[in-house]
Amino acid sequence: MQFRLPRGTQDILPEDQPYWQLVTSTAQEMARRFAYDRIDTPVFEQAGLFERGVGEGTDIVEKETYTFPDRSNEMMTLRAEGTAPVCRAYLEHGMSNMPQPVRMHYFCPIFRYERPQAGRFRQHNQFGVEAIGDGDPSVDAEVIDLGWRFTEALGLKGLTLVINSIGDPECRPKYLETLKAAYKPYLEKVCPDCRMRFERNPLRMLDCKRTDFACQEHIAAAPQMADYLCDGCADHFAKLQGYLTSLGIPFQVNSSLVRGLDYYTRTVFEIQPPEEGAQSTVLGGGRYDGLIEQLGGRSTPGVGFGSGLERLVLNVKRQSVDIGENLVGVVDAVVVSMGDAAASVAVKLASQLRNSGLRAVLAQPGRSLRGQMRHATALGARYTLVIGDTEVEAGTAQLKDMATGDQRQVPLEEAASVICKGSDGI
RNA sequence: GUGAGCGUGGCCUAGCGGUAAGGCGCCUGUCUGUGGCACAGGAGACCGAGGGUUCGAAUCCCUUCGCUCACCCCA
Repeated sequence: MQFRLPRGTQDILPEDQPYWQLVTSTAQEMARRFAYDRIDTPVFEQAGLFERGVGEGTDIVEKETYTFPDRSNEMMTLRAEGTAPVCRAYLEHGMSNMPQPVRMHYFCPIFRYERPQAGRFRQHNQFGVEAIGDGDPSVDAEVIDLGWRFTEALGLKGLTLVINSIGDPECRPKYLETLKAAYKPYLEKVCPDCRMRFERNPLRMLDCKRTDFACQEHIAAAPQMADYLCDGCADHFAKLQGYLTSLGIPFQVNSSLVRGLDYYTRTVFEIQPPEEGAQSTVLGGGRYDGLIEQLGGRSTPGVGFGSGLERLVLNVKRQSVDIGENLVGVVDAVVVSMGDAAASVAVKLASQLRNSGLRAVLAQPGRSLRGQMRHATALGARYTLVIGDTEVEAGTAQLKDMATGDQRQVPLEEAASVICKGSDGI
């Protein structure tokens, strides 16, 4: 084979489309109920947007972006993340003049140059929402509520909502200092990765899973962010938990929940499915009160999440969720013909059926009758319409119900309506 | 970027040193105007690629590419 799809990309084949349809239509319905209107942003942006927005020190920007100079040597980056572009659009279109917060949702492909593995791709699709312009914890709760109802509505069982507060620019630096101070004497005992994290991203040390070094005991003994939150952050987090409780959404507070993007402040959260597997997070997000300002706007709070559609599809399949009527490949009628005269009548009949809204296929006129009938069976046709010389003369077709084998002659112009009645099943 | 496993027709699988086998699927026929079953036949593979060992390699060795899984990190 000469051409293959690029590493980390995938074809979504017709047979998978019903699952995608379930996921996207459910997402759309949730966005509608919560009044999050749709926004689409370009597939690529000026490279600086992601550098400034996501953070230059993050893995995403440092080694995962698809960045290239265009023909006039401007650096462009394929969308590496959904939030920064939406914030850019918020600023660019003066949305601060709209009633706040501005609620938006999006469906878009995301590109990251990573080594692919189960549930991880170089191009994947996200459904995401953003509520920009309101810092109240009730908005955090609303966004989480939307995400929770969405995954729930997909029929997924055993989901876990994990939340945490990572503070703000006021209290986080102080906490990081104490955390590092606590680790400093023991750097030799901790794994090499944690030694790196100590410099690059200390919060990550709390998330280390290695047991072959002393990491775990230091995690247990480490100071907790919760104890260092400033009054504002502590109050925000407490209120959020109160709202979630009254919403009846079960959650776990996990102080080691850290996210890889620099812009998060205060609330961060993830929804995880029951299957273990390495890439388990199906939806993740948080608050980003500093992002808009970072992008050159006035200080504006925001919250949102992104959810990975292929991971959701994976879980829907794994849990054998009923995809209902979204079946592919059901054909209402196949038109079968014998002889040249019948062929042109058949071509016209198939067209008429389609114009009546039926899903109709014309069997290749050259094939044997037997072959055409087999083809109809293979396509799962509910009816066949057979036209031979006799039918051409009479202006009729033999209508056969493929399930029962019953067959009768119908005038050509009545064929569509007879099938429609039958297909309604009423 | 690091590590491990695997690469045989569209899909799945056998063969593991003597020049490719089976199943599914597709097409045709048995049934010159009727499918789902059965039977018969057909199309479709330079055995991922390159090099080496050998009289001879899909089978052994090396290299490379690709796929998969895991780490890092993320949806």
